[in-house]
Amino acid sequence: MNLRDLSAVLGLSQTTVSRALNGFPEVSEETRSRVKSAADLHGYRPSAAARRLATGKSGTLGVVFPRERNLLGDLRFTEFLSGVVQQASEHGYDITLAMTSGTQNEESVYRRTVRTARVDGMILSSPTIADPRIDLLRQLGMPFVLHGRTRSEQHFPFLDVDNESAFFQATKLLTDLGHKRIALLNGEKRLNYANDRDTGYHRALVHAGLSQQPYLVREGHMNEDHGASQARQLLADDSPLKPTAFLCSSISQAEGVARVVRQSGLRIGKDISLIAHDDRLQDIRAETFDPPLTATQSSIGDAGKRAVEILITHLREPSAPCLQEIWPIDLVMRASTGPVATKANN
Amino acid sequence: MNLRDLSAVLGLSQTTVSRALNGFPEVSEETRSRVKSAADLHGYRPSAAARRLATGKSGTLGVVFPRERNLLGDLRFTEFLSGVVQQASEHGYDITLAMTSGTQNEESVYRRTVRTARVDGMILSSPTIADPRIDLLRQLGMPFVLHGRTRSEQHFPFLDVDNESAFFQATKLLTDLGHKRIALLNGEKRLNYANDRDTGYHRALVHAGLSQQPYLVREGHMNEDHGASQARQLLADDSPLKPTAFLCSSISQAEGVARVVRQSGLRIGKDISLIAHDDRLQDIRAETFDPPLTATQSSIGDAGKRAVEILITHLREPSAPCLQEIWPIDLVMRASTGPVATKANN
DNA sequence: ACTTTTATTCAAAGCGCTTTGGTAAGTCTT
DNA sequence: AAGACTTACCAAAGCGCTTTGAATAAAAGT
Repeated sequence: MNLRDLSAVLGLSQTTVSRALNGFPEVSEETRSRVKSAADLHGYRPSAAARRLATGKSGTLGVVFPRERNLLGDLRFTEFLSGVVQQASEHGYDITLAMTSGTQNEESVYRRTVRTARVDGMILSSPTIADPRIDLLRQLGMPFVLHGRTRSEQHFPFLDVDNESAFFQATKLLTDLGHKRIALLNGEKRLNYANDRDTGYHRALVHAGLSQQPYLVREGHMNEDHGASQARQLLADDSPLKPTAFLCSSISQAEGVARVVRQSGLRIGKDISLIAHDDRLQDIRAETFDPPLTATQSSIGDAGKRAVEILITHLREPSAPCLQEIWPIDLVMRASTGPVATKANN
Repeated sequence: MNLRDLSAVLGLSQTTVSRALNGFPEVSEETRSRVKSAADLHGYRPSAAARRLATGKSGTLGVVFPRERNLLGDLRFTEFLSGVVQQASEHGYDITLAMTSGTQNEESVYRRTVRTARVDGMILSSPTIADPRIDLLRQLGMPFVLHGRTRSEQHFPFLDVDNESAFFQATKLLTDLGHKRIALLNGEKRLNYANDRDTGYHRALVHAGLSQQPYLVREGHMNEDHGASQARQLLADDSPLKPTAFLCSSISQAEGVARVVRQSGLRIGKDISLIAHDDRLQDIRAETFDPPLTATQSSIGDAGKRAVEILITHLREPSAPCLQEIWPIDLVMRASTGPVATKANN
């Protein structure tokens, strides 16, 4: 049952039926309701392919990710993606996943995807400080929304959280508690959010007059292993200046740190303070950490949902000013932080 | 640059250019190469939408998952999906993710997806014992491949691993080591693979003459929490018959078990034996478990890749007999299993 | 030399929708 | 009552591809 059949049944033209169904004003309400009921009586569904061809819109949003960094194995990314898919389906959009395969470079995948007009817009995440994809997509005329920011001027829609301020506050909380040697276990600093966190951390150290402290920043994959191995090094017996507090970019890292701390016979929240960034993942919760974890928190799933909305808004009115949002991050105090341990109360 | 433009440039008909590009035999080799070089000189890319409309094929495979079970938060599923995406892109197919949103039921999402012909085929995973989606899709005429099996007759393509045999062997390994009280921490038994594992486990117990043992099977979400909480109950001081071995459906569960075992002052591989199923996830490895974990192993990512191949084969020749594969599972012995502890060697 | 094959190429008809540029009737103006 | 709007509808032209059914030219068969 296609449009022609349906209009034949109704004794109307395809034009009128199409307009009735798509909510155009120049159709009488009586006709519209007649059309609508006939449509679902006969189970009419417009062909996506035909509509795409006619309108040039695909009703699909794309997410491209590189194979080497297997983002699908990363719970932060999948939680984001989950929000994206959910919200997109709410608005009648499909999500297609494309992977930059090993053989072809990332750029060619973007080019191909854009050329073949498979998607109306793209969702990018985890930008580097000066991400080349931005210029590429812009130059190709493909609308997009970025989850995160870049350094350069930004005349495009994006959504980010205020990482710098969050890590400033978290660090300040620790310095206020008297900590002087605070380790930062961060993600890779070429990624903008990691860089922002680093900046916030350093700003707080300067603010507390601690800028001359030993360099206690470690970057890497934000997983349990990284947390554990870095903590092991930093807390080693022969380590010159052991940190009294750890600031982690993910709860997974914090888990690694906690494991090592316990193995060393130290107590979290007493001997060692611990703060992590909490992306509100379903299975990795700051609240049920042992002890409950002080955290900077922001739902990455909600960010995924909002990113879709921003993109769709932009698609509907490309000339309107871009939506750009920076969300504040809450700092939630729990039991994993405490005043720096002194000999007296140790 | 579309087909018409390109053929105008070449002084050929659209027909010939189309055929040259698509590898039809009735085009001279000379013309074909002329066409091809002109095509990529001008950066010609066929419009996916037009091709879809003309052929009725979309070049897209669909994966639908329910929202309540957030499969995207499940590393086993995402690893599978990662294989799917990878292989699909290798074959020039896109993957679209659809989510059954809370408001509409799952069935209507399948119906809608099928009706609007957005995808050429679907990939289903984690079937229940008698999964209703199978009949629905079949009735709607939508080709699909199933990752897993169902109980009823199976005239459709599927790919599964031999869960029953794997858990039979794993259980037998434990009984051969003298274990009599073996706990099984399984997934939800309404899921077919969990059921198969249960069957294998029981068969091995019967085989060892242990069928009258206390009931030590626990189902639930296959995560660390579940492993820990069940182990805590089973190993509680007042527990009548503490197990001497645990068989887990996932390494995450095994991690939970290991944590509790250590807290109880027991040693894994000595006091308590531990085996888990290893899906070969990137970040959760049996080899680096402490101690290295005896495991039944099978790459769920490879399964994703193969599932795509099976589906594509089926799409190309729908009338050919369905590809149906059941992969054997390796049992890899490591240090987490040992003879049952007796008073003597304890 | 004349039909039959074979090898190439082409014109044109869709695929099912949206959208442009109407028409015809009814409703206001003045 | 003549023109100017409105309202409600329609015919037909695409969108860019694939595919059917011929046509043409060259090669082969008789």
